[in-house]
Amino acid sequence: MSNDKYNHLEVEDKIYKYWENHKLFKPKKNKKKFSIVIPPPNVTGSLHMGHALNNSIQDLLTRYHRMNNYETLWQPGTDHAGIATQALVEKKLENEGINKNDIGREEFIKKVWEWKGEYGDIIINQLKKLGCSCDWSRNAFTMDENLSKSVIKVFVDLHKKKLIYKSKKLVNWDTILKTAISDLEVDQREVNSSLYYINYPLDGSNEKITIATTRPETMLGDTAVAVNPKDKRYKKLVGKFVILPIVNKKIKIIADEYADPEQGSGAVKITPAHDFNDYEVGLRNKLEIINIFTEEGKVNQNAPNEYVGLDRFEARKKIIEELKELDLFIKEEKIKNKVPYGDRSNSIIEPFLTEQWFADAKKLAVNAKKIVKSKKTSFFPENWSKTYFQWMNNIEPWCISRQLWWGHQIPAWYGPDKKIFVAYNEDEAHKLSLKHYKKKVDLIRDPDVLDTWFSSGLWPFATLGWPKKNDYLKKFYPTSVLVTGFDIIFFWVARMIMFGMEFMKNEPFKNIYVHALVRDEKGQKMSKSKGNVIDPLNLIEKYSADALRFTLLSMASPGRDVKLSEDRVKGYRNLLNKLWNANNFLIQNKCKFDGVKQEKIKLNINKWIYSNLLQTKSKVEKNIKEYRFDEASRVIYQFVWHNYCDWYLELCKTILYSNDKKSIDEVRLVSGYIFREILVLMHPFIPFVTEEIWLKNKLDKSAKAYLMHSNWINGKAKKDKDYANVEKIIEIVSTIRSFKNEINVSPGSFVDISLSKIGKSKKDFFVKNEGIVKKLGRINNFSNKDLDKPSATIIIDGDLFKIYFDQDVDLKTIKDNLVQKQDRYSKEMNSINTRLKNKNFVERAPKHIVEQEKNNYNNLKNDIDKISITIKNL
RNA sequence: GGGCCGUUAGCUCAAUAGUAGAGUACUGCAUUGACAUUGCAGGGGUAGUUGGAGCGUAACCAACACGGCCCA
Repeated sequence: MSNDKYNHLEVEDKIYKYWENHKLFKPKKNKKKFSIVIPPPNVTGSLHMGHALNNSIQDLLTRYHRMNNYETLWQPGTDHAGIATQALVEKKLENEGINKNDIGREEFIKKVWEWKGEYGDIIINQLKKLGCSCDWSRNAFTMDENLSKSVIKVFVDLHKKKLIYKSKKLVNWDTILKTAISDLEVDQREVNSSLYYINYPLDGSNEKITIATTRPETMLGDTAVAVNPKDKRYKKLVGKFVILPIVNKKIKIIADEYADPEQGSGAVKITPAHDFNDYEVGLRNKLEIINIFTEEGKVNQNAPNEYVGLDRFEARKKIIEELKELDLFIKEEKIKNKVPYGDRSNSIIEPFLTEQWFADAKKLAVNAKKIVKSKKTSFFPENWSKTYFQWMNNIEPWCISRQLWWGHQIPAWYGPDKKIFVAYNEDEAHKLSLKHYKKKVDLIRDPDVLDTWFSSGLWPFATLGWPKKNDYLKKFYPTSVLVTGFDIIFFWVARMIMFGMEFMKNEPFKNIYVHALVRDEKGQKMSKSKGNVIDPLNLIEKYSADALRFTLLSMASPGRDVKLSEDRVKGYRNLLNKLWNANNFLIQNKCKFDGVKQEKIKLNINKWIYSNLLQTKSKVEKNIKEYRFDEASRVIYQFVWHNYCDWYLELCKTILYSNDKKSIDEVRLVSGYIFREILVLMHPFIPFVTEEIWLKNKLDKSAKAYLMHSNWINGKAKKDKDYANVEKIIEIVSTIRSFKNEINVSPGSFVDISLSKIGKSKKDFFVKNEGIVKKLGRINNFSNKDLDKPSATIIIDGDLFKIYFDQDVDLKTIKDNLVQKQDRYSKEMNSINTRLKNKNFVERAPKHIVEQEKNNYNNLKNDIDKISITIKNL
């Protein structure tokens, strides 16, 4: 008698330390290799559900391969998250009364490193809570020295190949962060807004042309009005001029396809410096480009005096007022439109003309597309390759420079005449400049840093030591699989493939497993503003990391979002307890955990469970290889709980509590051994509890047999007669139980059964399995004669059994029951019959299907006949 | 506007085209010997709609409806 409960709070931290102390996460030499690089979490981040799912999957894969003769590396690390980290440290300093501009760049970066030293491991420690078995001795950071070297090398090399260049272009400008950002970091949000109709007076006439715009403030930078060349209304105006109101400047009316006759008035103002489409129109028509904003988004000196210094949105109000005064304002129409927001700052992005560094993504994409097309890199589920190709086919130049301090400073130096020297370091830049100028000159380094994703793009080979040639790189590149969410296919996956193909001439990973988003139980995206965020650490505290992992894995069905509910986690917490108590049971019954040879097993229940274990193992293995973690966990759950605990251990009890010494010994050997293999099988799913039991049972043999290095069981499942007999026992017992339930007989009561209607060979079965069937079926005696007691008849596997009760039973219930059953069977039989009568079916369906249907038909017919006899006899 | 995905039990989701399943919730019952974080049993389904191919469909094809996501 024990009230023993599994308490994860006492176990998980202790077990993790045990793994770390024994250095079990380091790759162990072996022929086959398996490697994963972690999608580096943002160093400022903390563990959310997406991480939990992502890393549960990676840990499952890592542990599975580590246990099965692969030299296995799970390469961990974090990225430096340029914008997020800089913003965070800036804010922290501000709270201390320090402005970053006062202390200067160098000092500021020092402060960031200090911050990183203090808080940068938070997310790493959270990953440890989850049980991640990364090789932490190799923990990497994108700002580390060796990774920085890789970044510089890649930049210099790509620049040499003209795949990186500097150019003045319209970019997405964040006016809060005061930096350019890539188009991927821009979020187009649909908002309520207004379309303003404004008249521009024609030059030298009383006529006016009406334009419509959502951003009237940009008119200060207008350099044309465009109409569609096919638009008859405006044909005669093309080539004429309008007087730009407020600015009082002459601008031309041009014809350009961009103007849509259906939209607004059909005429649009063109502001090349502040709209991507207008910029194109400007280039096509050689228009002047006038920037009217500062980098903070305030009106600059290019505008009339009274507007200078106004914020973009104040300027809008003032413009509208002034236009109204001038009687040029026509109307405001409420519309919905998409407005670009910066995903970090949440501010409205301003198209802004600046000089930036760009990577020629189009050229880099060529090989990156090929490798996926050739299936040397494959997506799971395959469908995601479509998303990948769609983006790759429409790829734009990638703006890689950021106006920040925290990050990899661009290795470019400028001479006095702005001549650019890209070099590995300052010395080399000087050498280059000496060659160019033929004398020593002062050089100024480009102050900008690179996009964080630029360094993350090198992750799969830079973390393995590239550009130095070394063992790890040779062994583990290309990596086996990348596990990631679909939301960063563009940001990260695509870029790793581009860089991998360019610098390693080889794909960075063979497979890409794309998992879903974790949502709340109503299917809503978790977000702080909605307040529906479930904190994984909370669930770990409450239910254990094992339970959380198992839940996430079991819900990771391909192509579906994970809708997480706490009840599921609770349910899988119960599984841990089940395992725990099964172990208690085994120990109380002196079961042994050593190996057993399948051939030596004599008892049918032992053969049965052994075969079931082998079947389970192959199914789980197959599902893991196909990235079907949901199926894998379902199969394991079913086996452990229902086959092993519910049936097998119950069957074992009939022997353990008997006097049959020989059988007891075998049950002790097999039950313990199977359990041991269950621990091995489940370890990648629920590492903590399995390890705890392993150690508690001293299965590590003083650390010579680590669970983490135990191979999964091998062998072929045998389904012989003994196996079938156990299945039959289960069927008989289940049928008796449900029958009692149907006719309202207490399930605890004992019955007698007459075997008088059963053939000889089948009687042998009962003789052989008498003990088990009697005990689990709650049967007093088998008899060969009819007894003088209340009775009822059941049919199992085509045989009639008469059951005798000590209490009176309700004949009517029994009869109704049988009639109902007869009805159901008849219907089924009829539907099979129509199928069998259909010539097309018999001729065209596969033979075994037809056979199967014939069999079903005969069985049903037999059962119905027997039921009829029974009803008659009642 | 282009693309992708989804619609199966109250809920969350599975299932090579061959008698629709699981977990959970619900109902009834049980319990001295691993476990109430338990056991046994039960009810619950016109598979979004319509059409088509096929011996046969929840699954294939088409259209529509509804929901979600990505890109412009």
